[in-house]
Amino acid sequence: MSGPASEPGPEGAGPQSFGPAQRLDLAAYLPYRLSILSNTVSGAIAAIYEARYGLSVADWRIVAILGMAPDRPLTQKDLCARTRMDKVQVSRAVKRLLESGRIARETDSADRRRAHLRLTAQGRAVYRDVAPATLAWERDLLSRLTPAEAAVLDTVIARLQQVADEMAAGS
Amino acid sequence: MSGPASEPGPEGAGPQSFGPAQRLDLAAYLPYRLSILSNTVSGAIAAIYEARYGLSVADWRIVAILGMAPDRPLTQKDLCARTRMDKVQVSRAVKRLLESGRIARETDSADRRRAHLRLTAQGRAVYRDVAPATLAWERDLLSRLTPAEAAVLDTVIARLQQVADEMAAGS
DNA sequence: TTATTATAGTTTCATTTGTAACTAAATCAA
DNA sequence: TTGATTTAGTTACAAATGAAACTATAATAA
Repeated sequence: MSGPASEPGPEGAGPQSFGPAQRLDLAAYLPYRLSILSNTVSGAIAAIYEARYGLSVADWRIVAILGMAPDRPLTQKDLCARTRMDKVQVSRAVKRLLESGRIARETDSADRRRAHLRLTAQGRAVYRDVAPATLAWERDLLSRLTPAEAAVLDTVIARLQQVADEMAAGS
Repeated sequence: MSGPASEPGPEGAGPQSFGPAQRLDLAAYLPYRLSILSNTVSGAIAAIYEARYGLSVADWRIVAILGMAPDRPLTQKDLCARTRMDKVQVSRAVKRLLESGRIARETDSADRRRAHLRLTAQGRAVYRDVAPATLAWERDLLSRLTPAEAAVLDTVIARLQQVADEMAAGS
């Protein structure tokens, strides 16, 4: 085994050195960096709605989706699709939001398994406060990038997601 | 809905090209997209070491860090700093890895609160199998981007992380 | 009709996780 | 020295989570 790797330690036939192709530097590794970045950003945003209204990430996603189109009630299944959360997460977030009076539920008369959810006046007030704050945070973040950086960010994230989805699907 | 932002702002679509600034569209919202992307990528990678060795994300991070510099044993505190996990997460991962024989622990003779951790032969075997597989996945992902996309990715992630850290610190 | 299967959403239970309290060892202040 | 404080790491307990089982309703097939 040859390569630029440094000498083994002092312990005789000590621990292996790994060739360049196998060298994993976590700090430079894309999945790890994405995870740290996502956690940093999500944490900063979450601080806004957690501190002000005691909402979890899941709760806020539901409010955000319902707030986007306030005149069109959605079922929990709709919310699953739009938030990429599973039905149990959605069920629990909906329960919390019903209990705290931020959303209202009305059973579908044509199919009584389903129910339509919408923001209450209270829920809309939360949305009107939090949505601009989170958008302002995002704008602030993006404004600190150079124009060139900001310009490619959208494209690169979209491409990475597309490619990662393909690879996850086994392509 | 593929139409561009309705409010391009005074500078046109340049620095503000990342989605509409006035209304919250979760699907265009950077923190949400980062979260989905990170989960997709991490999930694909995790499938490799979970399926082969039953390792959790935390477990693998420990193995990856120890495998990077196999000749230099690290304390749990070192691992906290390098993995950005807290001491409880590290303690639990270390416990699992000790039980499964992937790492060994030796108390520091000069400071008996501390202990030095290193991969065992078994742990190194895991590292030598998984590290190349995860790097291959990363290379595969990056190879599907255009050269221009791949070129800016590193810079943009680093900048975003830097800026998000500044903002989280209250700057 | 009645039996079968599918769908929307909930509940249960075991596991995981986060926070805080804790132990043990080292350091500091007097 | 001795008592207080800090540090490395663990443990205990409550809350969050995920997977599977479950309820209720609707759709389909015989």
